[in-house]
Amino acid sequence: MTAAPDMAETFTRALAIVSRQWKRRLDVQFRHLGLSQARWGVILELSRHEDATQIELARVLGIEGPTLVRLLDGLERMGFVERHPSAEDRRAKKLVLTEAAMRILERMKSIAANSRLEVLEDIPADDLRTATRVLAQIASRLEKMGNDENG
Amino acid sequence: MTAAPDMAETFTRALAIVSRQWKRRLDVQFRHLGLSQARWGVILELSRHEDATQIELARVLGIEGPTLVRLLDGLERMGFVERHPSAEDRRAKKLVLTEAAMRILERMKSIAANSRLEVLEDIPADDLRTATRVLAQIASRLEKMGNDENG
DNA sequence: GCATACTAATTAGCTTCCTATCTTTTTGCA
DNA sequence: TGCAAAAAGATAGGAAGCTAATTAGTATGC
Repeated sequence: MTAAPDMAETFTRALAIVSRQWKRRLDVQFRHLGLSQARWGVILELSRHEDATQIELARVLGIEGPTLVRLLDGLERMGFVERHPSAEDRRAKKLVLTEAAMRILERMKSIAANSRLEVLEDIPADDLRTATRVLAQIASRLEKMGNDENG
Repeated sequence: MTAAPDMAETFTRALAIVSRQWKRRLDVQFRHLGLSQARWGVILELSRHEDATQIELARVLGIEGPTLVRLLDGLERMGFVERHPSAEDRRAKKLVLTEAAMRILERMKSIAANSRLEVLEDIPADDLRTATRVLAQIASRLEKMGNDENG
């Protein structure tokens, strides 16, 4: 009956598949450093928000507290991150990158940048801008809806 | 130095966050039926490809065989799916939806459609079309790269 | 000033994704 | 024809996400 494709459904399916496949590819590309896409994200954001607490970092990453706890456990074991007690609030921990992490930060950045480049190179800049704007709009809508808590 | 934002990085971050948050929202919306976003996807595609084998269905869904095995285990336990031996190939199973699944299929479809509607309603149709095209391009590029196996 | 409510981090346990490996069956080719 | 390679499904085990509940500390309100 409907020859017209349901754009919204096509969009959501493509979204799910692309995000899974890309994550998978990044996991492979970070593997030789003993890292993964998720752990790399933690290190990157920590390099931009030195001394953040776990809650703050989780918020930036868009993940929940307990998810970050496990990622940090792994990174701490690998010697890339340390949890220091906070002076102002004894419940909280200040997160810091170690020297070891700093040393390989640039290498990690270039792996991530290369991955983006090779996957996105054929996408026209205008289209990418539009797609990014659409995703940002959806993200803020989902966040608002999540806070309103009626879904 | 670069006042211009790195569009590629912004895109990939938004992609990851949106797909996670949306999945989470759908999981909530399907919960009262005892389902999840992942299980719903299996039922939907199965309704479109009756008698598919597991490998065929996994390919359509963009997931790996073992992931589908567990999803089917759950759906079979719930009485929504049955695995029938294939006449042509004794290794393979033909998947079929049960009457119970058929009965709530329309309800599930409308939950999914409503979810898309409420999240996407403010997005201009043209932008959504562009974003969908971009995602489809990326998906096919990732698939090609995955097959070439060098990355 | 103390009880109550909130907040930071953790733990426990579930789901959904993955890879690697195994078993059974089919296919292909020498 | 028969044997090696490939393919379908399952199993085992790990990673990364989630919620719910626990513990410890901070803030609030009467």
